[in-house]
Amino acid sequence: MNGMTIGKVASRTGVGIETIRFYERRGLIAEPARRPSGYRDYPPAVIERVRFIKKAKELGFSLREIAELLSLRVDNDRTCADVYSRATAKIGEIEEKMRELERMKGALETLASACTGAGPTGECPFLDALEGENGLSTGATIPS
Amino acid sequence: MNGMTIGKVASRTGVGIETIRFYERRGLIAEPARRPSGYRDYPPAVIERVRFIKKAKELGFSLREIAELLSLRVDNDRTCADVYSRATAKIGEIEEKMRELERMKGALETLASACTGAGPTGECPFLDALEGENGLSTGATIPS
DNA sequence: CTTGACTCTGTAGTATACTACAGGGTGTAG
DNA sequence: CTACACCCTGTAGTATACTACAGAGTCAAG
Repeated sequence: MNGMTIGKVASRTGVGIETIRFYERRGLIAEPARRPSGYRDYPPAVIERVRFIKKAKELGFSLREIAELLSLRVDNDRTCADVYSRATAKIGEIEEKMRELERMKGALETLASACTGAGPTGECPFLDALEGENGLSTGATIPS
Repeated sequence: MNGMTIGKVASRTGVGIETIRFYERRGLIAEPARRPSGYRDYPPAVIERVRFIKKAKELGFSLREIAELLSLRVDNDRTCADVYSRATAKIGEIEEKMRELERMKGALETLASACTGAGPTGECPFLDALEGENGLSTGATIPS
């Protein structure tokens, strides 16, 4: 009849008990029901939520941003247009992250292939490959 | 004849002066030459390096990991096989990040399209879409 | 040759995201 | 009924990555 205790949530998601309570304080997961003892009593859905937080963090999103991502789902009171624009903005951010990762990957592949080919490593164009479209020209017009 | 001062590096990369000195202390950028005054005198290449650090950070790499990425380029003393294996490992990590971002993007797109279609948001499968291949089955065999 | 912008070292403070107690109550197996 | 694993609140400490002084020297313009 009961849901999970916090320890169960922790072991099934691979995050610490203290961390789950911390996420609760930060509003990333809802305050769960309590048993008569005062123990937190979690529904199964909390597992996905915690795993989502964990993954989003690994992708470079801050807890603030993750809260924003999660709020897209929860706030049914918000207008549809608002949710839509927030979602598309986040999609844009994600696409930018992916483009950067693609460049970084390309640079590493160049490095790796240069490395298998010859004996000595030589001069690998590792940093250069990341330099693609930075905007901000080299700054030839700056005075002094 | 001289290179750039730290202030110039800061303004051209968009990171703070103190942050550049911090990166130096952490070994992410080499200790530069000094002018007779004691001022740091940077070669142009430092710009790319700082920009690289900045971007890698946005992609969720820690400074420790970034140092590792950068060391692939620098350590010509290391064996080629070593550099190759480090590079391919990093490529694997990057690919994993990209897969996760892809899933997250898919989930957001589902949300966005559900949102434009009907009036009310309904139940968006936002978290669910991130649940794809988590490994770790639901844990039905756990006792008690 | 002064003034203001810039740089130096060193230390201390901040924000984020945990992580670890202390001191106490809960729950169940033997 | 006791032993031990688990949970509670609250507070304090840690790691990472900056960020902000203090107190002093440097440099270029006027």
